[in-house]
Amino acid sequence: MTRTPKADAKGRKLSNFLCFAVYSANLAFGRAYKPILDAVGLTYTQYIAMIALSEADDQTVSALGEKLFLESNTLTPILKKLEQSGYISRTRDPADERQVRVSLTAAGRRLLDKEINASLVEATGLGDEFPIVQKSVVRLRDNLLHHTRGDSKKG
Amino acid sequence: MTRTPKADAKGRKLSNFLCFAVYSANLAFGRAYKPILDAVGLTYTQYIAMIALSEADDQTVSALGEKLFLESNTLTPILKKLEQSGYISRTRDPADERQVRVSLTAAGRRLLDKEINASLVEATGLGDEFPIVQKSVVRLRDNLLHHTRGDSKKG
DNA sequence: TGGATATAAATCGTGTCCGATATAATCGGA
DNA sequence: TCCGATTATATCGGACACGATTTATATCCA
Repeated sequence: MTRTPKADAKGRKLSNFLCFAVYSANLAFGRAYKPILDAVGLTYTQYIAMIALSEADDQTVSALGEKLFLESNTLTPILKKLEQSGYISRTRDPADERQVRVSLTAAGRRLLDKEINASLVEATGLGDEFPIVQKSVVRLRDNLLHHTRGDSKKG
Repeated sequence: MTRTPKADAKGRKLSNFLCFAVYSANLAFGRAYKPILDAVGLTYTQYIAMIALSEADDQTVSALGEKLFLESNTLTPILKKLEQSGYISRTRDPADERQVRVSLTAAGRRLLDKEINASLVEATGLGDEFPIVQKSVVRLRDNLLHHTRGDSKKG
């Protein structure tokens, strides 16, 4: 009758939580990429930041942050490291000295050209499902962000 | 002819990367849970650890780590904090002093009974798709882990 | 013009992740 | 029994993630 205090796991088992599924899938991605990225001296986050940088030159830290869902507090140290490694350049915008413009260097672009990513697509084991899962996860993320922010941001 | 050095983004746009979708969905989950968890004084990881603990009493750190895909280096500080907060108990196993047995306290169990989780399911905006996405992401994770570890662990 | 306000990065402290290592307890074999 | 492996946690250092604050620049407007 009254629920037993312990074993009322019901829909609450760890394996049933979508949040946990995403949490652990993210850990799994990091570990799958690690041996590949170690070889070129990048961390997982640094790699993702470089992909975002490959989309356009002279992006501001904020613009990059919008793509990555990160802010300057997280991005600044990452970008400084990528600069030290010689993969990106950081310069204050002469027209507005508050902003920092970030671009890939030739070395950075060469590194991305290695098609690091391709080797991991098959490791997902998703096959034809791949694009569907991807769309679902993106939608999931956007719904969560929308729910969290109360759509305070533009559009 | 030869690919243009820059704008050959092709399938390489950030939004096309499944790894980025999962990475950012995980961030989004953390942010969506934050206001709820702040109210009870838990971090996202601590909450997930407590869910795992709710499945059984007297689990070892290793057993918990297998469920969470984490090891003692990450778990120990988290469990110590949960102990300080009064939500779990940690005791050395008298039969094998190497092991630490971890359990929820009454306070910890009460906290989980609040059905914190339910309020976020709708925020995913996935509807009927929810269980399908979940299964896909779990499969994705397991495939990645399997690929990474080279199935060194017991079957 | 000049001071209040706004904006862009950077800094700081706390809490994960994770590889490498340390500590401690147990087990195995001669 | 005793010493070398093995196992279970714990510790340490580096790198994120993020709220809160700071610094520097730009803008607004009386």
